[in-house]
Amino acid sequence: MDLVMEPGGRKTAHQLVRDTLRRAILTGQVPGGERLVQADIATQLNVSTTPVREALRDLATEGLIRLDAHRGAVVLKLNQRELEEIYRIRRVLEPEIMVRVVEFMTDEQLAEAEAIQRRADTETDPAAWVELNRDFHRAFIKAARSPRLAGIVETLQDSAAMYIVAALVHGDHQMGAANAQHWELIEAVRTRDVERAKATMLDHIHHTLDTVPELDE
Amino acid sequence: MDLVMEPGGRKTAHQLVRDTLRRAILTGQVPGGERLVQADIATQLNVSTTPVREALRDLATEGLIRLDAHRGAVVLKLNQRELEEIYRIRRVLEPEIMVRVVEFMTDEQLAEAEAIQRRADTETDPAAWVELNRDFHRAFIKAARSPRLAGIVETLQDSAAMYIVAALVHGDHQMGAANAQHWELIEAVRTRDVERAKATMLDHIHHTLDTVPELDE
DNA sequence: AGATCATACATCATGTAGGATCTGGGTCGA
DNA sequence: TCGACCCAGATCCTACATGATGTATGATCT
Repeated sequence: MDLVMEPGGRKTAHQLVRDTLRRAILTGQVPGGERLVQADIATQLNVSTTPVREALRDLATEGLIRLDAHRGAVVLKLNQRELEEIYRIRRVLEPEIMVRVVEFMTDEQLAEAEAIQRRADTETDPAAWVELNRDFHRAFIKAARSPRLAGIVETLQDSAAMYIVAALVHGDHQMGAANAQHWELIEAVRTRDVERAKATMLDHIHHTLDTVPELDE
Repeated sequence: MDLVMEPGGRKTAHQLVRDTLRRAILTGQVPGGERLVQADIATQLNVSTTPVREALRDLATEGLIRLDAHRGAVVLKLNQRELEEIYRIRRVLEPEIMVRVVEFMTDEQLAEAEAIQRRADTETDPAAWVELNRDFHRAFIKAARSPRLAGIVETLQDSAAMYIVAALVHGDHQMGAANAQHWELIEAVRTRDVERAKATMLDHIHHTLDTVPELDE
């Protein structure tokens, strides 16, 4: 989803801010509802406010924060209804993705997904696991060769990720079940079984939504 | 209309730039492939470069332009494959939307959509018609009460709009057929006929894709 | 007195101007 | 022909100025 990337691995200031903030938000380091003050972030990361503003604008379009004119940025806190909306959309899009994954995913890409999942199997830290989970799904999505669809689903996943971390910390969500479903996905793709891949993904989505607790406002 | 509005109806500079540029791109006033130079836009709209940069960043996440670090912005020119990807996604999402439209759309909202369509019926200028077309679809999408889904579909529609304008100008796409289908949509919603609404929308999407010519690179 | 409205101020987002840095292309030399 | 260097043009960033918003304080009305 990175629109901007430089060859030498050098980042511009606003990329640094954007990536740092996104990671902080997705791992739950910055909780939902928290206010993001431009000047504070700027001094903390040793940059000026302008790149911070651009980074905030990016995160706003990604749906991670809310940005009101003259009023500043707030980290979004999803409620149950919004989480359900995200999963309602994913329920429609992800099977469509799996059709193409089964068709296009190369053995190398599959091996890469397996490698990620092997690390996820032994990971116990919730924040780290969520990142591996994100990487795993991205490996699949990338294989679908549908960049716009990929961008949409990745954005939805990120928005939900904030919620998942909270659920993991509260101990209500089981990483084990998700790991098992991931392996089933891998198996379905390896055998090029479209129906099984779609069904497994649907199951995975439903399961995740079901095990996430209703967080109070 | 929107209850949320800047006090005094005033827009911030970057909103002005964003809306102006978007309109210019969607109406084909700024053709695909064109380079957007920050300083030029700034002087043209009597603002500084900073709000221009923010506006460009917005349009980049919306998928209307490409923004490379240190290299500037270019208006995207879709090829046939990308257009088909957009319609592949819309084919899946829009029926889902219609289910909710039929369920939630109020009579006032329906009347508003009709008013827009009445104006579209007599519009002959392609660029103006495309804007009315956009407004019409937005009136429906808004009624689905699913803000994220709405944002996704609106973005997809905008990306495709550039293409549609080109098609209209080339005379290959018939506005009349689209107008007729719009009225059928209105009728389907008025009678709360979910299946007909979904089918009509699917038809509408396919028809649009079919009548858009293959543009060469 | 209690509530409502107006005013003043602190805080922070927004906009401007100008300098630092990068890119792409052209020139020179081998 | 090819590579290294250099320069123009544009992006990116900083520092400062401006402007909007929310809050606290005090005035006015019921």
